Amino acid sequence: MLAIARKAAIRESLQEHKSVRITELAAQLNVTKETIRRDLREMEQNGELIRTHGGAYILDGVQNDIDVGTRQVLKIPEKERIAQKCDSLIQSGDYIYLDGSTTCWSIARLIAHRKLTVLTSSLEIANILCASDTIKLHVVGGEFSPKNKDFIGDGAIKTLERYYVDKAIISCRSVHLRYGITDTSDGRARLHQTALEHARRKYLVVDHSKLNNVSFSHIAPLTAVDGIVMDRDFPSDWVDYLTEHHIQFF
Amino acid sequence: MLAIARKAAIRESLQEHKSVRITELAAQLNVTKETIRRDLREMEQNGELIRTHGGAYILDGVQNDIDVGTRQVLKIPEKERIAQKCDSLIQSGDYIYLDGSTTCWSIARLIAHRKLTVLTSSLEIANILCASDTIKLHVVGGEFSPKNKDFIGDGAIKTLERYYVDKAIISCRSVHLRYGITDTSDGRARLHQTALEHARRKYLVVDHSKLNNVSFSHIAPLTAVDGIVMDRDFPSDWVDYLTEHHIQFF
DNA sequence: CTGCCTTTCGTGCAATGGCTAACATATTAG
DNA sequence: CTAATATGTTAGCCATTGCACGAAAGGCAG
Repeated sequence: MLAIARKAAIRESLQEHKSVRITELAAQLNVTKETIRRDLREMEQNGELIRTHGGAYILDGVQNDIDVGTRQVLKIPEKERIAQKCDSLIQSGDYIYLDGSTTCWSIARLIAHRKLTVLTSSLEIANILCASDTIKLHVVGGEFSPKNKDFIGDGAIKTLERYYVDKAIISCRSVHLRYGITDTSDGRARLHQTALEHARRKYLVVDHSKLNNVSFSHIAPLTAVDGIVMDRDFPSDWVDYLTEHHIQFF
Repeated sequence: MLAIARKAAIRESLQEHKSVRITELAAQLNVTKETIRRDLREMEQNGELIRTHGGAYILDGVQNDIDVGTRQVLKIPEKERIAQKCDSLIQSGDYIYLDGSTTCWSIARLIAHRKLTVLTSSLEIANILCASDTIKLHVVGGEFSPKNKDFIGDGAIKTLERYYVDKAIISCRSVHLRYGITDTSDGRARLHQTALEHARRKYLVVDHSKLNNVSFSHIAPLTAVDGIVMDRDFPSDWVDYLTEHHIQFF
C-alpha cells in the first residue's frame, strides 16, 4: 500500500469518526503503530489533525472555539427549535441568505443535506456547508470579524449587493414593537439592511429574550420583514401587532 | 510492447485504482522498473499524475482534478521550502494576497504569527488565519469550489478588484519560458490575472515539476511577475532568461 | 494524593526496497 | 549502416518501515 493511500485512508476515517486510534489504524492498515505515528506526526505538522495520547482528532474548520464557542453552547434547545421552524419555511431549490449568528449555525447544520443555494457571511457556516454535495455555497467576503467568525464591513456589503436571494434569514440583538430591529454595531446593522434589501422574503430569527429590547443601531422597522421566527409562542400584544401589520410569525 | 501502449495501460490502471505501484506495473507489463519510472516521470511532466515513493497518484487534468485532501500531503518538503523562502520575502505590516493553492496553505501556516493583513480566496487559509490575533484577515467571497476549498468565479473577481495589496503570491499548474504562466481552468486563470493586476509586487510559487509545461488557460507572460519562488535551484537556461528579464528568483 | 502498573511515545538502528544517474545494450528510423 | 531513441543494468544514495528499549503519560487501587 502506497503511503499516500494510507494517509487517504486515515483522513477518511478521521472525517467519519472525528477521531482515530493508533492501535486500530495499525491493525486495519497492516502496518506497525510506529508507521501510523509517523503519519499522524506529518499530518499534524500539516495542520490536518491534533495528536493525542493513543490517537488523534480531526482539525477542520468546524471546531471548538472560545470566543463564539461559549456563546455557541448557550440556548441550544431554543436555537434548535427555531432552526426546525426555519427548515420548514425553506423549499427545495431556494436561494437563501444566512447571516453570521449562531442561530443560523444551527439552521445550517439542519439544512446541510437539502438541495439549496446558500449565500452566507459566516465563516463557520461556510465550514459547515462546504462538505455538503447538495448545497451550492456562496460566501460574502470582506473583513473578517474573529469574534463572530463572519465577514463584515464595506467589502461584505458591496459583495452582498451583487446577489439577490429568495429568502434572507437574519438575527439581531434586539427587537421592539415600537423601535423595530436593532443591533449593537453599526457595521453589522448596515450589512443586515443590505441583506433585507436583496431578498424577496425576509425572516427574522430571535429567541424570546430579544423581545422588547432596544440596541444602539437601527436596522429596519419591524414591517421590513415578512416573518419572525421565535422559539416559543408570542405574547398577545405581539400577536395583535404582527397580525395587524401582516407579518407572519412562527 | 510499444511505449505508447504501455502508457495507455498505465493510464487505464490509474483511472481504475487512482494510484499505481511501480513494482506491480513492471511485473504486469514485462519491463524493468526503470522504464516504468521513466514513463511516470514523463507523465508527471505532462501533468497526468504525481509521483510518490513507490508509485504514483492520479492527477487527471480536466475533470477528475485530485481533491485538496489528497493533494495537501503531496510534496510537503517542497512546499515547506517554498514557504520558508516566501516568509523571508514578506515584511511586517505588508498587505498580501494568497491564492487557494496548497503551497499557499503552507505559507499561511508559517506566517500566522506575523503582523500582516492577508487577503485570500481560500476557505482553508481563512480557517488557518482566523485564529491568529496578529493577522488582519480579509476574504474574497464568491462561488465556493469544494475541490479546492476556495472561492472562484465572477463574484470572487469583482471582490478582488476592490482591493489592492503590496504582494500577491499565486501558484499555477504550469510555467514555461516561452508560453508563460498557465493553468487548467479558465475561471481560476482570470482570478489569478486579477490578483496580479491588483498587487504592487507579484510572486509566483511553484515546485520544480511545474517548469517547462504548458496548460490550457493562459494567465500571464512570465514577465508579468516580479519574482518566482521554487523549491530547488533553477536550471541554467531559466537563470539566464530570468536574469535577462529582471525577474527575481529564489 | 501516592505509588504501582500498563499503555503509549520517541528515538536510534538496521534492513529492505526505491531512487537517481551514468553507462551499456537493444531497437528503430532514415 | 548509422544515428537516435528506448530500454536494461549497475552502483551508490536515500526513504520508508519495523523493531527494541528507555521515558513519559494515563489509569487504578489503596
